[in-house]
Amino acid sequence: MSKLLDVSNRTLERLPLYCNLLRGIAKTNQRYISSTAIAEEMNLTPIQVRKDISQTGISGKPKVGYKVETLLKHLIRFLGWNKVHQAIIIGCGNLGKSLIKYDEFSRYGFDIVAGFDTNENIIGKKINNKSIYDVEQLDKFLAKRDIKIAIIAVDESAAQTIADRLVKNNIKAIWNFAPISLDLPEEIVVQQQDMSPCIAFLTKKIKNQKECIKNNKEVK
Amino acid sequence: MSKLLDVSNRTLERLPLYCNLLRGIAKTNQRYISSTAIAEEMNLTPIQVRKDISQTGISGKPKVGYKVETLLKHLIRFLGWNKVHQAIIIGCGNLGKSLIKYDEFSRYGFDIVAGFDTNENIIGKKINNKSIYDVEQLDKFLAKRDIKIAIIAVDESAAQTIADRLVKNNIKAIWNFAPISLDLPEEIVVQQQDMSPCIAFLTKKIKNQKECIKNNKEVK
DNA sequence: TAGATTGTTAATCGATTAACAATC
DNA sequence: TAGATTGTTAATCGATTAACAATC
Repeated sequence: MSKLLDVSNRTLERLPLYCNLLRGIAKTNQRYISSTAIAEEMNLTPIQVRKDISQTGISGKPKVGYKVETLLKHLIRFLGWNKVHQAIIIGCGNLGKSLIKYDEFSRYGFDIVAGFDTNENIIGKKINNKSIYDVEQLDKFLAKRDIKIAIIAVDESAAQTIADRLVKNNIKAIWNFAPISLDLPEEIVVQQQDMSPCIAFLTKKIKNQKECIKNNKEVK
Repeated sequence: MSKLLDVSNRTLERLPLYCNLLRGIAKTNQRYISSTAIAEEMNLTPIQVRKDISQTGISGKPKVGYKVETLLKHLIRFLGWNKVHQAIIIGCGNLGKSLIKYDEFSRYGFDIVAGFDTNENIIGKKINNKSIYDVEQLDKFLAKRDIKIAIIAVDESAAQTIADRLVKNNIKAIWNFAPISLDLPEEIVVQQQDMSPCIAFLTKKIKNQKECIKNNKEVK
């Protein structure tokens, strides 16, 4: 029986970023990398890198570091990216369409197999070779397959209703792009994809810089 | 001289989410809201909500709560969203195009004024009424205007080069959609927009659930 | 062997939560 | 006035960093 390794949330956030870096390193012919080198590339401390990696249950070699290919494969397996996770997407407007078109999801063991919408102009069409169905067919579609992940890319006014319906149809994880906090049973995994915190960082920091300059001038 | 209020990073992340909620509440005719009500909607504790809000320098009324409209306006001003921040975007492919088309940025005091690309098929065209220029014209364009924010939506192989060039041209904040960690002077504000941590959460939690079920069966 | 790097245990730091006084 | 809610100070929790022993 394999032991269930688990890591802290902050570590889990960083693991994919290590993967990104390692993928790049693997392309050069460098075979080993030290925690110091990883840390430098990613603006972290070497200790944090070692701790993160050791939490996933793999060891490096003192003096040598980590074998790039082994570490990358290990992290990918740890994250579950070695298996394909089929997902559906609800809402195929501007945002939804661009997600359906995004081909790099395969890197993350992620595959959007179908889209759903209410807009008759796109129902029945294909985007990036994925069929777009009427939302009415959602329940029927899910009943036939073992799909655990859904992406919500509908308007915020429709998001909660759709989410409830997804859960009723056995969806276990939701990636929500609508700027609204969903109210769902605790066992459902929800990831909120909201751009506003990012924008807040940018605008607030810019504002601080400006005020800093202004205040200095006034002090003089 | 106005005092420069600053908040912790985690608080800064949550402030936009309060705005999202308050915008919705403001549309109903509810005039006051308590920290308890906000907390419930957002799955936070009331204490955290009060602490976050008080850090921004506004007070509620005991027994009554916060005046919805006042609080919303205050947070918007605090984040700098009452002023328009002009931004440019480099890379107008699948992702870049969808950002240029995204009209809700105005909520966040954010305005993409122009796009840049190397693809001759789109240079000179307009997307959502914004002109797309040749990257060659980037330096000239920025020299003429007071633009502080840039969005990088180019391939990861080109991201660092573009970032260096933006900084040389007086850009102070970068929103990076390329899955690579940029190496830039410390005073430049960088926000990494990476979907992989979100996907990692979903895939890892799903994997844990599956292994949990499997282990239980084996134990029996 | 000497030097470099890993991995773990303990100390520190920052953020969240609890307790409670202040106030309408 | 009594009750409800805010806002602050202190305690707790979780994550990061430091110190150092283990190892190739």
